[in-house]
This record gives sequence, C-alpha cells and structure tokens, in this order.
Amino acid sequence: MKIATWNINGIKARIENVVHWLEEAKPDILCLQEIKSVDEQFPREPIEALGYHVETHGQKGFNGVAILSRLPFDEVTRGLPGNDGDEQARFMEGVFSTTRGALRVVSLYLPNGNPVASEKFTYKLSWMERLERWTKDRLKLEEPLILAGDYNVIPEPQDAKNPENWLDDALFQPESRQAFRRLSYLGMTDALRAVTDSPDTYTFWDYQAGAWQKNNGIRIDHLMLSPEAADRLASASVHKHTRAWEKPSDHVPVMVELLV
DNA sequence: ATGGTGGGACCCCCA
Repeated sequence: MKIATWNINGIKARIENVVHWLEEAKPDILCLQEIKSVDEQFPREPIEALGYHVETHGQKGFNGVAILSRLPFDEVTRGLPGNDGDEQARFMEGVFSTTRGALRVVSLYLPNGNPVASEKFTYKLSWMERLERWTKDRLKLEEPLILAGDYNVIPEPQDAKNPENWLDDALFQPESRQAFRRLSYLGMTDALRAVTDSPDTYTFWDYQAGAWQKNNGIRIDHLMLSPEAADRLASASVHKHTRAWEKPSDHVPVMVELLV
C-alpha cells in the first residue's frame, strides 16, 4: 500500500504533472495540498480516468486539500475541529477498508505563519494545538492512521540546507518545532526520518534566487504515522526529480509504503 | 540586494 503527499501549488497549473506522476509512481492514495480551487472546478476527470476516486475540500484562490484514492472512500470528513469560525480549507480525513481493517488518512495544509509578529503566527500555533487534540482523540482508536501533508515546519537543523537563514521564520520557530515534536510525544512516527538519517531529504525548494540549482531546500512535507501504521512501514522516499520537470511545484511528492 | 518567482484572483494577496 503506497501513500503519498504532495503540495502542488495550484491544481489547474499542475494537472499534467499530477497525472504524469500518478502514472509513474502509482500510489494507492495521494494527498494533495494547495489545490487553490473550489470543489466544482477541480479537474477530476483525468484523475478518475486513471482509476482514482477523488474527494476535495477546496476554497476560492487559496489553500484547499484533496485525497485521490484507488480504494473507495468509506467516510470523508472535512475541516479540523476546534474553531467553528475557521473558514480556511486545510484539513480532510478519508477512511478506507483494507484486508487488515480500517485505514485513516489525513491530508493537511498547516498554516505558514509568517510573519512571526502577526496574528498569522498565533493562528498557526492554535491550529497546531487543535491538530494535537484531534490526533490524541483519534489515537484512542488504535488504528493505522497517517497524517500526511505540508506541515510548514522544519523539524530540525538538518532539515534545512542553511538553517541559520530560517531563524526568524515561522517554519523554524522553537514554538513551531515544539508543537511538531508534541505529535511525536503522542506516539506519531515521522516516516521519512524513521527510515533514513540522511540530512538531504528536502521536499521544498523556493522558486526564487536559484534555490533548486543550489539545492537550498527544506524538509517540511511529512507523513506522521500512528503506532499501528508505523509497525507496517516498509519504506519512505522523496520524489525529488519532479522538481526538475517543466512547470514544477515548489514541493515534491513524499511517499511511504506500508505492508498492508 | 526591501529584489527575486510563481499561482490565482482581480486591480493585490499568499507563499
């Protein structure tokens, strides 16, 4: 069972790349972030033609997440609980049936939070608190659960080519890193970090200042696994080559394989 | 280097 996450920075601009990568990597489930589309305008036909079910949680212009799956959805839930006034589309959960029981997969797009001295950063931290509460509750089910997405958090200095350049950035604030670490304390496993101690596992390279050419990247796209999912983890990989494609996203796919 | 690049909506915002 192959499960992947990819921030595509606009589905309409990226549909050809997404179709190409689905054909190449053949994930069973792909979580997308920053679809930047309302549900009605998401180009589902070319994806359904490849045999995928498509569920979206979009909004106009910004944000938006989706889950593409070869397995049919048993349930879909949209939105992260804990703030009824939050209208940003950043979280959805799909539930699937496998031969070994239920599998829960979340596609999440965590707030960027910059600049640090603004309400955007407090929104980021409160969103992370809500995520922690939601995760704590779901872990009681003792099921395989995968929280996949763009966390907008650089967990450790080794997750950036130039960590000193990120000291004033919301992605590398102590509070952001602590909140990410708290997911580990709950029992969630950072899948990519669990299978490699390589420092060069970046998942994002800025469009600006030749970041890709200099390999000036950061690791901010993560798959966090519940104990029941981590027990079945076989491999994790970063599909870095897609960053060199025509019209690339600034993020690349990250994929795990579970023995299910 | 107060720029640089890119997507999407609209005459500016977000990353």
